[in-house]
Amino acid sequence: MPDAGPAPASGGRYAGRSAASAVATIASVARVTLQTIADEVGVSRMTVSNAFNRPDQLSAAMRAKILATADRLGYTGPDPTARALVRGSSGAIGVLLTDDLAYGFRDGVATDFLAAVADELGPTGLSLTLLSSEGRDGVVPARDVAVDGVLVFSCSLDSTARDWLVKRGLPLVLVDQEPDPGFASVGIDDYHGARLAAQHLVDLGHRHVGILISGGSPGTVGRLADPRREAEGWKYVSRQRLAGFLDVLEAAGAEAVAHHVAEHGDHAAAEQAREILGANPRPTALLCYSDVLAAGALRAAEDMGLAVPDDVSVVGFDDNPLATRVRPELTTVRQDAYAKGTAAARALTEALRTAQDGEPAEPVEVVLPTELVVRESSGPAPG
Amino acid sequence: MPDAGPAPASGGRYAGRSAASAVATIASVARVTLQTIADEVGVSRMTVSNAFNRPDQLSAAMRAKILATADRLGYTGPDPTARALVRGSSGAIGVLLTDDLAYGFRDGVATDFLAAVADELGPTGLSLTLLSSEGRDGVVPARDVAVDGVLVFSCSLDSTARDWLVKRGLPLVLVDQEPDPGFASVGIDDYHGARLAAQHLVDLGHRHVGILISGGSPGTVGRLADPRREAEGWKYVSRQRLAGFLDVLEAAGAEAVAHHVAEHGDHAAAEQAREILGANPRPTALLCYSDVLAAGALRAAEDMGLAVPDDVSVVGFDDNPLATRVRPELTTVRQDAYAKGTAAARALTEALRTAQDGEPAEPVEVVLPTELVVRESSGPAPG
DNA sequence: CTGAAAGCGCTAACAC
DNA sequence: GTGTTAGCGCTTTCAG
Repeated sequence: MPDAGPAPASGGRYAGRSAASAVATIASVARVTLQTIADEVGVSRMTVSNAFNRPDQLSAAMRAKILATADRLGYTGPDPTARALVRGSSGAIGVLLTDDLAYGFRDGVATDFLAAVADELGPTGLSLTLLSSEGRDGVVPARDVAVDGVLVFSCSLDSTARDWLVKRGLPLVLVDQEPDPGFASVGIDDYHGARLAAQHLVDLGHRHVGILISGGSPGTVGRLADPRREAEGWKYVSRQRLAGFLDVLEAAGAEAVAHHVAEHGDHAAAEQAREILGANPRPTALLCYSDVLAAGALRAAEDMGLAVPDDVSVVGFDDNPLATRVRPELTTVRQDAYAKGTAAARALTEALRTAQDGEPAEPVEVVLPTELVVRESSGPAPG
Repeated sequence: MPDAGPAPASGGRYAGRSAASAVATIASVARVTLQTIADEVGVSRMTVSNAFNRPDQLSAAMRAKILATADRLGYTGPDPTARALVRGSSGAIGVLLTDDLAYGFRDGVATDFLAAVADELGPTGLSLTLLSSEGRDGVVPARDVAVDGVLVFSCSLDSTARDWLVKRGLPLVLVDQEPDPGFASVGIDDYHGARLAAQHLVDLGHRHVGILISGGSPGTVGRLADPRREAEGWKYVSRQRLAGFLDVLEAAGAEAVAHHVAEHGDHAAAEQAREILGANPRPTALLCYSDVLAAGALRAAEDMGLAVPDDVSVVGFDDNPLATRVRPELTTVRQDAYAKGTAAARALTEALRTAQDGEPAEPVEVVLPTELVVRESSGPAPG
């Protein structure tokens, strides 16, 4: 009676379903669906659906009755997955990060960026799904998770994950990636910013500069024999920044010694910094790919008994919150990660809209400015 | 010919589908599905599915041919949504945050917690979906987004969002919430930690202490006439910490003046701190619900020309990374947000497993310890 | 205002 | 090995 009794209107098909369902969910209450409510109230499944999605399509009384029944039976409303299947959209947008998901919560630049994305997305009702670029256990998030569009934020060089996203034909926004005519892209003027940093050192009289960079092939560690050549396959941002450093240094006739840091962390950076600073003659300044690496350089200098900036100048990049937490405070190149996030989120919602409307629409290409911020870690070349 | 030609095996049903599909996706290429590949290769849809999911269920040659065709036609593999529907799981777990999603990227405690969750989830291949507790535009993430389980991390008092999750019957882990026998819960020993903080001040001779707290009803601002009573409807953590403060203070015969801060931010906290410190006689110490509020208190003291800790002591809670960034560094109660995240993620994956197996399994209840960390912001009561 | 039909794209089960 | 049957839970026509 609890199930079969009050459902005279349901066809054999649905009766069959109920039975199957009851068998399928052993030991648990048979799942409540639109049909359950429909059977109970004695209307069609469609009317129940309308009660939830189109209040104006049925009488207020009918709707109230349906909603009450739904509530009594513990029905929470249309199943998100089923709805997503038929509607063709999931209500979530993805952010493709590195294989280390937690990076998005640890790095100051990433959190600023993501906070902006979250702020921008909130009002739209879209949720944010973090995708790691490398899924184990056979599942590849970029291929197997339902999202309506993705912000490709930071991914490894050989980004299989990114390739999957492209193949899936999802609306994409490339953030800090090599611009691709097919997609919207948002980034900062890395090349110019790098030039500013290098020029700053040149202006201070430095003619022998060490460069600490990461973002190259995973295998690479230590001094680069021919930085320009080796950088060819690197991450876009790394290539841009390196090029900016080198162009200015070379034009000024300064000697540049570039070391590649295996992973983007202060620990690894300190190690390379020690190598660079151990040379004779010692470079008078260190130009770093990021503030994170610069923080490592600072530690190395301290360990070696070198005063910053008196013995050696250190310049970072990003103006990570970290930059003002270390001592001395870092001279760096400022980027507005929050603005980048806002722009990226907007570009994606825009892409989502045009994808839905079928309009082709030229993808935007945003390049945010960078700016030199002189603090305490840089000074005139010694001697 | 491109579609109808090489598909003699497909029944009328599928021919019909193709046509409908072609009409549906106006101006865009008809979507490639399992059926498209099946028609092209001349096998059944099921065989194609097996090629992707069960390599051992078909000949290597057949599989290779299918995969090649799929690749040629730009098929990326089974649609995540359709697969989720039929499998009953989406591959993503949710985190319910406040209505301000970005909070998860801004607050030090939240980022530590989430980083741990991300670290723990990575290897499982599950993705992380951030759910805001308040969705506008008619969509309620907690009700409308497909997830397999949720970490209820931080939600407003009247959490409708949380109620939806419960109704949906999703596996849940309550973090920093009032433990509920039906769900696993993870939290810290807030009450004990609060006692430690209060006792520290009592031991230093303070007998007139201001309390800065948040987490009560949104309307409440300013001094609380009867803190214990008013706190009855508050957030669990706030209630616990307040109780700890009060119990110790009262037992020591100290006078306590509690002010409620409208929102959890240093700005609002500074305002209340100014009020408390403007009283005559002035409290000799401030006990704060969090380091964020304590940072506000520090600013207020500075603005009023009061020296910390000489004129007034300030004690925080959480040992937020922020605690050592302010001057003077905060005496606080340390909690291990990362450990909390790890425990929560484990509890959820465990809950997911038992939910799937149908085993009832007693939900865990984890309470992590707290510890007093004495730094520079607390000292002997003046006078 | 309500309902019947037709599928969204896929997979578990079982038959051949 | 491969195909058939029978749906997962829902919404979009389009009739009444």
